[in-house]
Amino acid sequence: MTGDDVRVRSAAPPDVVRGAHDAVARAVARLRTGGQRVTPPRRAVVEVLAAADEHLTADDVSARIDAVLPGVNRATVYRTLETLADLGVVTHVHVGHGATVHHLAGEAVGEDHLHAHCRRCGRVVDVPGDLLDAVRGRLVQELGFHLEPQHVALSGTCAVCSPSRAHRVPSGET
Amino acid sequence: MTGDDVRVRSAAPPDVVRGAHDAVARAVARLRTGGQRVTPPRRAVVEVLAAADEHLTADDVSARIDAVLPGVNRATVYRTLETLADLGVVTHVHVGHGATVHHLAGEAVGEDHLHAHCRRCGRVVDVPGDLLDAVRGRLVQELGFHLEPQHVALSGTCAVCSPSRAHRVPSGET
DNA sequence: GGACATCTGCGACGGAGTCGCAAGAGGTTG
DNA sequence: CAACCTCTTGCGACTCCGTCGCAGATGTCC
Repeated sequence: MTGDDVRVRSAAPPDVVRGAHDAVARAVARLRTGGQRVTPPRRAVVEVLAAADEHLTADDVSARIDAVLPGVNRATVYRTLETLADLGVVTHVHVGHGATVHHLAGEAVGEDHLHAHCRRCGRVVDVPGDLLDAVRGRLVQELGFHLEPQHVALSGTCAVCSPSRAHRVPSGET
Repeated sequence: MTGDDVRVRSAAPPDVVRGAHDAVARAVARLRTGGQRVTPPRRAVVEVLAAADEHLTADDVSARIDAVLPGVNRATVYRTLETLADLGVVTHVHVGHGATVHHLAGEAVGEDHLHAHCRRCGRVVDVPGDLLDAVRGRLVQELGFHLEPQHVALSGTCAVCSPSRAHRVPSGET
C-alpha cells in the first residue's frame, strides 16, 4: 500500500518502515548467523511484519509484499515464514477458526503478550503476557504438560460483542 | 469398525453402544424439542459420538458412520454436527494445527474438562475443567472479555514428549 | 568473476469446510 | 393411512489454507 522500496540495503531509511528498522536489521542478522541467505523476498517478509500494526495471515503478508515487491509467490511467503519461525524471529498464533497469524517474536516489536479471539467479530485482542503463568505452573506440576501460551489464541467473546449488549460485525462462528 | 446397528430404535440395546444409550436418547429428544427432524444420519452421528472413547474429527465421524450406515455424505456430517452444536448437544474444540474435534457436550458423556494439545506428538490431553476459572475472571474484569475455555485446546508439550527427555512420534509442527 | 548449494516461482496437489441444487424423506394433518 | 409441505440429504463443485516437486535463478564464498 504505502509504496516504498523494500530492497533498502539497511542504510537510507525510507519513511514508512520508520521505527521498525532495528527489528528488521536484527532479523536479517539472525538470518545470516543462522546460515540462511538474505534474499529480497525474505527481507520483504520481515519488513512487512515489522511495519504491521496488527497480526497478519500469510496471505496478508503476501498481499502487502505484492504492493512493494511484486511477483513474490505464496509458497515463498509460507516457506519464509517457516524459516523465520525456526530461527525464532517470527511467531505464529493459531486462531480458533481460520487464519493463523504471524508476528515478529517477542522483544522485536511489541512486548510479551498473549492473544484472545472473539468468536463473534473475529477480532484478535491482546491480553497480558502473564495471564497464564499460574496455569502453566499448575499444568507442569499436575500433568507434566509444558504450556506454550503464545501459541494459540484464547477463545471467547470480546467486550464489544459481549453477550449483555449485542453489538456488531456478525460473522461466521469460530 | 465394531459392526452394530446404528438404527436401533432406542429399545433393544445392542452391545457396543452400551452405556451411551441415555446420551443418545437425550440428544435425540433435544433434536425433537428443538423442532429438528430425527433422521438416520443424525441419529448415526449422535451414536458415533456417544460410543467414541476419544474426540473425533468430522472425517472420523464420517468414517465410523460409513461402517454402519453407508452412504452418508461428508457434507451431511458437517451440517449435522453444526445443527447439534446449535442445540448444545455437541461441542467442538479447535486444536492448534489441524483437526477440530467434536464430542457430546458436558454432562452427556464425560465430566467437564478442557483440552491441551501436544505440539510434538499431536495427542490431545484432558485437563481439569476448573483450570482457567481464575483466568476467566481476570479477563472479564480487566478487558470485558468473556472466555470460553472449552473452545480451543491449550498448546504445549505433553509429559511424554517433554523437552527434558526427548521421546516419540515426531510429526509436523503445530 | 565463478562455482555451487540454496531459494524462488510455478503449477499441482491435498485436506478441511461450505454451498446450491434437485430429489427424497420426516412429521403433521385430515 | 394417505397426502402434503417443508426440512434434509446426496452430490458435485468450489474456496481457503498450506505443502510439494521441479527447474531455473541467485546469494555467498573463494
